[in-house]
Amino acid sequence: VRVALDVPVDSCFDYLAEVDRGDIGRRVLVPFGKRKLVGVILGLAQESGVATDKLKAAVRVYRDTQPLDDHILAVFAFCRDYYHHPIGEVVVNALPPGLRRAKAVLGRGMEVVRLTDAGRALDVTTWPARAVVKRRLMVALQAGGSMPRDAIRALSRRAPCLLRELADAGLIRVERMLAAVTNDISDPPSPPTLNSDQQAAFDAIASGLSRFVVTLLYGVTGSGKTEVYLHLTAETLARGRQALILVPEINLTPQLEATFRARFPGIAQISLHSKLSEGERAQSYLAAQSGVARIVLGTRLAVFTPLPQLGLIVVDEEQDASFKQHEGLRYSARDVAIYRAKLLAIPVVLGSATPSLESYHNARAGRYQLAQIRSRAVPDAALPEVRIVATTGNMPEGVSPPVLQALRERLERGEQSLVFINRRGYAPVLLCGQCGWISGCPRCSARLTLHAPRHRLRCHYCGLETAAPAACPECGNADLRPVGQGTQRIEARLIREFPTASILRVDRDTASSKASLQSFIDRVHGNDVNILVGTQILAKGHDFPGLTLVAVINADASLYSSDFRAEERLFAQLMQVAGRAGRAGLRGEVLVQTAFPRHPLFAALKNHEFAAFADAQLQLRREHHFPPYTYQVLLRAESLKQEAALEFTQRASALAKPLAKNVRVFDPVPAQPARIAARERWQLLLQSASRSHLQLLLNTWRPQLATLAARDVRWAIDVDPLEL
DNA sequence: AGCACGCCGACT
DNA sequence: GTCGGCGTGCTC
Repeated sequence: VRVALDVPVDSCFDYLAEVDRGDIGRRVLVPFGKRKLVGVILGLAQESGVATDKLKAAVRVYRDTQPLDDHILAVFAFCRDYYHHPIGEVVVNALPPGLRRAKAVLGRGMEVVRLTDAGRALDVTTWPARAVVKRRLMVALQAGGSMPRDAIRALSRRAPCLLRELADAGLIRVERMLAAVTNDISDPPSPPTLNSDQQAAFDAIASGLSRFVVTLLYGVTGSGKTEVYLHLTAETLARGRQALILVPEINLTPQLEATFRARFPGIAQISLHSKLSEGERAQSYLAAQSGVARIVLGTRLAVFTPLPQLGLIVVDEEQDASFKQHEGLRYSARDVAIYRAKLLAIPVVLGSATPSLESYHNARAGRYQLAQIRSRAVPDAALPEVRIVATTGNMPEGVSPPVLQALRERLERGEQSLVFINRRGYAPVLLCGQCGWISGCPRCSARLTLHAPRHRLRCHYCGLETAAPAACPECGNADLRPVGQGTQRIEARLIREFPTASILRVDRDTASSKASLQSFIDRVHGNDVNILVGTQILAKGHDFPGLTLVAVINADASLYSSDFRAEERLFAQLMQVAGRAGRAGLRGEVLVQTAFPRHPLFAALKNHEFAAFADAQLQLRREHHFPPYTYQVLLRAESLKQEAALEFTQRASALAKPLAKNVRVFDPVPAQPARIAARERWQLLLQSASRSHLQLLLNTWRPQLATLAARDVRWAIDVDPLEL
């Protein structure tokens, strides 16, 4: 067997095992040096390039779960070739952690047991520790599928794959058991009718359910894209297919989960994201792989879920950077989703109010189908009015008089406000007004952020935390000034201004867990809160019906950034946060404080003109040969040694230059920030108008880099990098 | 990656 | 004569 193992080596490893073709895609336990590793069988062979006496025998082949199918294996091969990443790391990291270890963790106390019935043997995953469940299972098998109702319900919720395994073996009839569960649930609600734009979008996508079509579903926040997803999912389910819905963040799954569960009661639905317990994640994964789960919601990692009857993929908020992984296999879940859809000849829907310029460009060029929802779904919910507020000297703690005035009006009317500032902490830096000392991180080339509660300095890159000094460490001056604004400072300012108002701060420091964010959101819905102060954690997905004002404190940081995507991101973020204002009959207002009120980005924002903004940006991108008009690959290198990372990128550049056909090889530059946790970071950009030429170069270049053998340098290739 | 080996200097 | 620092090379 040719086995993919989680080691940074490009090839597979050969082992002896008694297998047949049906075992391709199965997990195996193999001896590897001194260790035993779980790998995946990618192929069978009669002979090996490795000497026969060096071949070892596999310890065991896991036949308790279904093998990975050809389709998902092809997706892995794509990731290996396109992202130039070792196959073993691709394959094994696509497995849920519970299935990566020798002793599979399938749930609390779960393990594989062998059941026998009339001469047939079947390995199933169950709770052997729970004698009751096991006994009920045996009873069920003997009685031809009749089980106590509560046991069925417990099984269908906690181990749907077990039901399917039993059914596949012909030991029970799963339909009957599921029916017993679904009978308890009221009839599905009749879905709301789509408005004409939604209907047109639905028709355009639903007419090609057995073709590969990428549809860019473009509609402002609140225009009802989710309703289109729901209708498409219903259509997909009706055809006996599974639907995969990808969202950018874990925070967004509970809300979407509830929406889908309410619309499709009795339909097995699972969620996949990194915050699930190991057992839950393995269970959900297996439920999807076995075909029991019909709807799969998840973050980027869910794009690798094996789905035997996949019929639809939705990528919601497709422009969101969270779809790109920034370590290990640096994949874009959106792009992998598109590749999967292409392989399967199924539709993929990219939803966004502010599409990425890549997707927008593809839609304009006719490569993607464009479906647009022009109006908000609720008829009288007009788009919010956007006002640009020029910042002046008269702004204590960075909040301008017009913003205070607008907040006061909302308080008087009993409406809610959101003050958006994308910086946590009290102030981004502490400064000595006498000698110019600033609070810098000793391990990073970054500033330490002041956090108010215990007067601490924290590095947001390496996590270092120290007590803030009482006086300047350089000159002894006791008058240290916090410079700039963070959520804590704005919160403090607003408490002073509006002492009787209920003010709630929501950022990563206050809403660290999923549960606490949800409790905050519940409080907002309960109208318990007058003013929300928060970072982008609040900008996404959540509907706050009583919210009529959004104030953006500082939008300038990324306006004149060196990153060519900074403006695109800022615009998307402002549109997104603006979309929180005004729903259901209450016109919303958005105030944006800026030192550059004449910047064209704000004119586009004011008029809600994504297309105008995008067209102007695309024009600039074309002139400067930036994506989407070119493709990029970034070589990143870091080392504890000052010179080593630079030298590696220099030698890599020298190797690339003779290989470069239609590819531009830039000079190495320091990454931003240049040092994190004492590691010096350098990077080298390759760029080409031709994706295939770039790939061609990588095919020969990357193996050369591997032999450049700089032991003290950690390096990685990032194909289609999002941040430079 | 993770592990062993081997080379070297520093100590009982 | 042994312990342990890390540079090098292999894992089927």
